[in-house]
Parts: sequence; structure tokens; C-alpha cells
Amino acid sequence: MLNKIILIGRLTRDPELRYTTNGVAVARLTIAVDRPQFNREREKETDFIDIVVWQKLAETCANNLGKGRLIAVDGRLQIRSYDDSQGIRRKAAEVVADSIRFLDWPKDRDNQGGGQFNSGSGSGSGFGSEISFNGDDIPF
Amino acid sequence: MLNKIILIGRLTRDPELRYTTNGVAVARLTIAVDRPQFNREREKETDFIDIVVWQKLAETCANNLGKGRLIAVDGRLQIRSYDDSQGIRRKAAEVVADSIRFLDWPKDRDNQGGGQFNSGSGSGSGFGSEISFNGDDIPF
Amino acid sequence: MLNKIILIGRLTRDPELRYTTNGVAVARLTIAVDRPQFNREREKETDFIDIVVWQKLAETCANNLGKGRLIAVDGRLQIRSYDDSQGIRRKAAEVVADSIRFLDWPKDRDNQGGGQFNSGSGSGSGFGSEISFNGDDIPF
Amino acid sequence: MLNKIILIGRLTRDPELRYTTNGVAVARLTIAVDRPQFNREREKETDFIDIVVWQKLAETCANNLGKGRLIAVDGRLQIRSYDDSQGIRRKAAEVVADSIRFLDWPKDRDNQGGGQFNSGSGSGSGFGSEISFNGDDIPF
DNA sequence: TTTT
DNA sequence: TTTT
Repeated sequence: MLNKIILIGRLTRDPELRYTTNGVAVARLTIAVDRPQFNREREKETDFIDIVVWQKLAETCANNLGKGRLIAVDGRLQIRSYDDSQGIRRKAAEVVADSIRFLDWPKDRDNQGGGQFNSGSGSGSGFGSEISFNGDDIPF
Repeated sequence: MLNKIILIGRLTRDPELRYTTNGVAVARLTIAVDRPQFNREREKETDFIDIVVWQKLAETCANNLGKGRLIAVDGRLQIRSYDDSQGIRRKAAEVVADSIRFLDWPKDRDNQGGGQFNSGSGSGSGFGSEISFNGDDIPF
Repeated sequence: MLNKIILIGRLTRDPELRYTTNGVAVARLTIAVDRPQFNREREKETDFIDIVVWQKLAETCANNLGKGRLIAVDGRLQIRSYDDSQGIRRKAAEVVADSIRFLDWPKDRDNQGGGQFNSGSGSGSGFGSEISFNGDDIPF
Repeated sequence: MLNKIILIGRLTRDPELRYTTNGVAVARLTIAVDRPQFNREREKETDFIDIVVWQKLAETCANNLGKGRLIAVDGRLQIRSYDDSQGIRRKAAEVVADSIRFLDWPKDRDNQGGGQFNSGSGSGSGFGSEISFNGDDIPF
């Protein structure tokens, strides 16, 4: 009924881009999200979180991201059930991205603020939407 | 660069619907969001937060919401500057809604779960998006 | 590095309360979170999400929640690896709750707004914190 | 009843640290949060958002942050009413921080991942909490 | 100015 | 009033 997640982490590998039988682009990323370390004694803990990206955003990620890159992801948590190769029922958790922000940028690029990209399936939403609709002001 | 807010609160008045000169629908809501009360001694504190809603979502709100209704809002915080009638520069804070969920429903309605509505300007995003795009499965 | 999730859903079963060998309370809840249905043709889809709650908040949940109840959860997504009874490596995804808000309330109770409860491990944070610290005003 | 905001932006000035009459530290930051630019024609738009930070976190910010630094803020939106010097009733919007993450770090520092700091008033919550409480595992 |  |  409401399902919203925001993550910042680094890609553990290059994005993997595929196409569905209907020709829709889908990319899969994995990011490492370090947990805050409150006491120095405990070893560093990290959550490795799978991200699924659809359509144009998938291609943008595949073309611009690589292992080690820092991104912010805005999306929702999805739990899928499936049977693995041994016929054992398993659950997969993944975050379906609505938008992704590129927080660092390879040193050889001249960009200075990172990029902001939204899901091809939507727009507007994600990290902030076009609000005033072609220059219209709020009529109040 | 990232601006995301989620609120649950009750409308303090009926939505106000207008149209821009370009014919785009805009609604304005105000919700009361009670702060958690940790010690009983202090009086209840409440934030009254202005919400701006655009396009089809604006009309859906105007047609379905009224004073006292409980909603969840997902959007972003926008700070506008303007000059008031005395020429004094003022700032207005408002939340631009990406999606709104109706959390209660008038008793005379037979709905049992509330509604989920997304910004007309986008889709997909907000409280969760259509993921598998016409029945396509993730090809991994 | 940042890991924040907000969910609204209904308990699919009563909370399960246990204690660690160190005597710390832990509760486990599962909530059903319906995905928004954009076209009526597709069947309703639901994510069943496991929630882990620690300490005092665990006991508050165990004592006050039951199957069917509607809650808002604020926390973070945690991915755990473990070996199952057949020695197969598996991953479990769960949301570790920072705070939980009770959104409905059994009709026989006289509460009128739901409750707001924070993680025993923290406070302040979660859905909003005590801000002015004993009546102190912001000195600006 | 639920009020949660996450922002990423750059400080427009150095933090301003004060103490309440009760001796509680409070810092004030302003961050610039650029809105995503969907069409190149429109000029860049930015929200300048005031952040209030309490207690130990206030001092950590004052000691470690400066103009231009990039931070992630997790907190809640607070609307305060007050009368200005001309006796005109005004409203101020500010985000009360639960936790702040330092996303870049001056080049002369050897840190490589930024820091994560929680509100002194709480803990646990914010961007993720200590979960297993002294090495205890979840007893399920 | 305010909601339950 | 503003940051990169």
C-alpha cells in the first residue's frame, strides 16, 4: 500500500543489461550499502542489494555506470517467489528503481554534479518532478 | 539533488481546485501532521503542511477528499519565494505531491482498502510502479 | 551508506516474539503490501515483507498487534546470508524497524489516532523526534 | 503522524552553532537542493532548505562541515509560526535532522567514504541502526 | 486559520 | 542571500 526505499551505495559489478521477449530493456545492478558502524570493535557489515531497472533508465545505467560507482536509488522493495534449479521454492528480494542519481563521476569526465535519471515507465516522480508544467504558476 | 518526503496526516479543510492560465489543474490541500508525543506533560504539537497537487491527481483529490480525511503523501519539499501584498519578501514551503494514498474512507463507502493515486505528470514512481511491463518477466 | 525504507501494510499473522541468548527481545512480523494496480486486467500483486523489531518496540508490537492490523514501518533493508537445513546457501531479506506506527485500531478500543512507537535502541529519530529539548526554543 | 524527509544537497554557507539557555547545542545549516532539469530550456531551479540540528550532531556538523559540502539529511519537516520584527505573523519551514551523512570530503582528507552521524537525541534510527545488539543473532 |  |  506504500513501499518506498532510498539507498546510497556502490556498484559491486558492472550493470547487466537484457531484453524481455517483448523487447523491453531491463538492467540488473548490485550495490553494496555499508551499515553505520557504531562501535569500532565489530567488523564492517554491508548489505548487498539487487536493483532492477527498466526501460530507458536501464540503458542509461548500462551505458554510464560501472563497478565501484556511487549511486542513489529511489524505488520500492519487491519480493519474488520462484523455484530454483533443484525445484526448491526460493524468495528473491530486489529493489525496483524509479529513479537513480549518479553521485560520483569518473575523474576523466567533466561533469560536476552527477546526473539524475528517472524510470522510463514514469517521470515526474522519483527524486522530484517537473512542477509548474510549462511555466505555469500556481494560481493561488 | 534528492528531495523526497513522505507524510501521513488529516486534511484541515476541503481541497481547493484551480486551473492555471494554460488549463492545468492544481489543487491545494493542507494536512495536520501530529508530532509524536514523548512526554505527556507537553501539549500536543502539530505541523500544518501545505500540499500542491497537479493535473489529474488534483481533480481526483478535489472529487474524493474532504476535511478530516487521512492521507499519505509522497512528494518533494519545495521552497518558493514571493513578495506579499506589502511588498515584503516571503518564503512559502509546500510539498509537491507525486502520489497520494487515501487511508480512510467515509463509512458509507464500501471500499476496504483506500485508493492509490499517482501524479498525472508521471506514473510508475510514487508509491510503486508497474514493474513487469505487460506481463514480461525479468529475463535473468 | 544510506538505507531507508517506509512501508504501509497489513500483518499476515500475529507477531512472533522471542528473546536472544542475551535476553534481548526480538519480534518478527510479516506484512502484505499491495502493489498499486494500474490496469484492472492483471491480478492483484502483493509483496509479503518480513519485519524484524528489537527491544521494547518488539514487546509493544507483540502486545498490541495481531493479524490483519494496518501499520506503517520505517526502517532499513537488511540482507542476511545463511545456510538452510540442506546446507544450501540462501539469502533472507528483512526490514529492520526503527519505528512503527499503528494506523488502525480495533473498534473496541477508544484510541482515536493510532500509536507511534520508536525502536528501543534509539528514540528521537524514526517518524519524528522530540525537537526542542525540554521547552528550549531554537536560539536564532 | 508520519513525517519523513530525505535530502541531498550542498551547504550554501558554514553551519551556525548556538546554545539554548539550557545549554543544548543547536546548529543551523542551509542546503541547496537542485531540482532535476527535464528540459534544457528552463533555467536551473533550486530549493534552499534550512536544516536544524540538535545536540552532539550539531557540534559534529559545526566542526566538520563548511560551505559547499555535500550532505544527505534524514529528518522531518517542521513548520513554525512566529511574529517577525514588524509584528507580522510568519511561518518558517525547516527540516529537523535525525541523521546526517557527509557525502564528500575535502580533498586533503584521506577519508574515502564519508561519515555517518546520528542525532544525539536518539540513535539506532536515522540511516540504519545497530541491529543485532552486541552480537546477538536473531533467534528464528 | 486548522485535522482526529 | 545562496551550493557545485
